[in-house]
Amino acid sequence: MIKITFPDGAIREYAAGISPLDVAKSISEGLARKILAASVNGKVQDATRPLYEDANLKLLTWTDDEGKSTFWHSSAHLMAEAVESIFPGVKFWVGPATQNPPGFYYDMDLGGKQITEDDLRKLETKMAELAKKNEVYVRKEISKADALKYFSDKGDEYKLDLLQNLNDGEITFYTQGDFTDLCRGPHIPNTGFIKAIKLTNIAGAYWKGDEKNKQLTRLYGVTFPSQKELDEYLLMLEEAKKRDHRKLGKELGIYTMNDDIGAGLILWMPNGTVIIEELEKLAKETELAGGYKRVVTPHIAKENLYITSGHLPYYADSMFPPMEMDGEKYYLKAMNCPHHHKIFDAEPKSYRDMPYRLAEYGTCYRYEQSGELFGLMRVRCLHMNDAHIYCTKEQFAKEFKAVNDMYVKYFKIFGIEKYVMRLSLHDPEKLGQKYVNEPELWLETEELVRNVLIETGVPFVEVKGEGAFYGPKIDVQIWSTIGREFTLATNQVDFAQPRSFKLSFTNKENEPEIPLIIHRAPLGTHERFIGFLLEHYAGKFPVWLAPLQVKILPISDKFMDYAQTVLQSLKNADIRCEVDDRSEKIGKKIRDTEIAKVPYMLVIGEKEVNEGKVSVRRQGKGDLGARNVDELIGEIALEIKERRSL
RNA sequence: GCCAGUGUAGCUCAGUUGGCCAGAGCAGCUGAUUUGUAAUCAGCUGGUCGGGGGUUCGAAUCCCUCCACUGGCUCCA
Repeated sequence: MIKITFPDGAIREYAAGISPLDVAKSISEGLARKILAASVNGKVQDATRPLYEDANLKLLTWTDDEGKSTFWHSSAHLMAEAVESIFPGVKFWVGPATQNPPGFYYDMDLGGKQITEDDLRKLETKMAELAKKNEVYVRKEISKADALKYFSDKGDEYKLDLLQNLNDGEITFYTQGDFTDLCRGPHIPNTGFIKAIKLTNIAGAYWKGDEKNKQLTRLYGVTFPSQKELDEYLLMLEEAKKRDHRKLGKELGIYTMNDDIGAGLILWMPNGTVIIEELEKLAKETELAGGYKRVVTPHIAKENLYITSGHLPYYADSMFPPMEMDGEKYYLKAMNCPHHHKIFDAEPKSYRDMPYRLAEYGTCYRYEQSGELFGLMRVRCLHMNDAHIYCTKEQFAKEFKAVNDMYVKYFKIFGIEKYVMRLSLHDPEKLGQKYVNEPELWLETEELVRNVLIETGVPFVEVKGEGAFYGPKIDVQIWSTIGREFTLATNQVDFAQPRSFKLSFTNKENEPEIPLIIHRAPLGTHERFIGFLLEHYAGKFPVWLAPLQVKILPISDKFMDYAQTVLQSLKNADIRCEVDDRSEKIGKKIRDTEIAKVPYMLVIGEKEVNEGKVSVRRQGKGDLGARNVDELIGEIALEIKERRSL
């Protein structure tokens, strides 16, 4: 007999050799029908695999993340079985479950055959057919020699490659129906659990993620234990599309793009420009209070600048090609830092000048690959909320902390809650190649940065090998509404450029000393930040950011004079407002204004004129009743001044 | 850049076994209407069917090519 401990602490005894699935059956048949896998002493395995020793057992169902990923991974095998039946001779690479987007994919070599959308529909049908057969996923332990033989006979170089890193005792095959795959598992008990199938996408994917390698075909899909859940998922996708910044940006007249201008180059329309100006106002106020000085620098510079900065040798591909003039090469700037360094260096600095903080809404141009461009999130001309802080080693921690606090302050204003701070560190093996060869400085500053994060008290993850070439950094990661991850803001340490630009200040001992630099962009770029805000607010901007803050809706043009008086009072209070002077019915005016997501609507009819009031309607909230005009203006003005979120 | 898909009016879309001057709704304009909390009515304007080339008696529709966009891959200082 063995003792099984359940998550709630209950202990039951079973005969050795019982499977988690049988354990579930002993509790209830209903539960057993839902079991996808089992967590045994914290390790996920097949629910059908027998237990021979005492164990902590958690039965995994669809409501568990591990249950879902087992389900999806098994679905990948089911898809592979269907693919093999329709495309004999196909070779498979790997087929994992994915979190984002939910589902799975399988990478495969179709031997030059092309696969079409129609094929996806055929594969779905085939998968559904196979699923109905309740094919059991059979696990088999196999020796390396046998496994090697199996795949050499098959001529499958991909699985042979995977086997290279595996040894006897850790190799298992899984077979369901006619499909056998090298796989560590675990899998769901049988294919019958998979009730709803949607193959979503065909894509190319480089083998092992290296663009020098052959490109494999990747099929994406998602499956569910019921049709209802698939329908809900598809509905959710539809809803997400409605708050896609590309759709909202067009509908609300925020930005546009044009073939004659160029890919990835944003034309900010009047509504978008209002938002930009409000963001800049916020940044300028905040930076002034933080002791920053503002500067303005040109969009281009000569080649030598970027050789000094170290950017050109490594990143020439992502810069626009140079313009030649009088035998000199000029580049569009891809970053502002070198320009700021030259300002720092323009006058001798002493320790009394430090920290020296330069801020600019700098315009940068980056030649992003055409396939990478994405609405406002990934563009070729961007405006960074950039600043560089030149400081002494002693001042560094305090300055870095102040920057971090600024991030947190901003995120509070915008109500940004779903983000992750990512501490990006160097990879010691790549010192001197990808990273400046200063092992001690790396460790020292990484430690300082880590401490600042701990002190700020925000959640963060550490990633080795993601640092900038000149120092560690903190990135703020956010997700677009369709689930793509982006760096919204960044805060970087730089101990390379001060040296390459020979920057120095005179310290108290009258010796020249090299400063440290902090690069920071808490609001990222106009482009990405506004793209993010559009999705974050679903286009319903808080009043302080709304391009049009108040729309006055007279019920008929008899009340137009009064409407103009109210308009003038609002304008006097610096509130962005307009009168709807069309000869439309009030219902139509309200509808149009609601769709335009204008926060305040002031309805004016005979009653309001007589009482010297306006009827207030808040976007999305409906009629709020009549109000005294001056009082209301005072409230709106305060709401704007405080940059209130709701 | 690579794999796959898409491109018809300002917007959303219809129009493919190749065949009358390419359609609708919304938006816009004009007129009527003077309206009480999410669409008043009528008329009109608007398209080199992404660009270029080809096949054909004939192309939005078939083929080639370029461009842009979309979903991935790679990349993201």
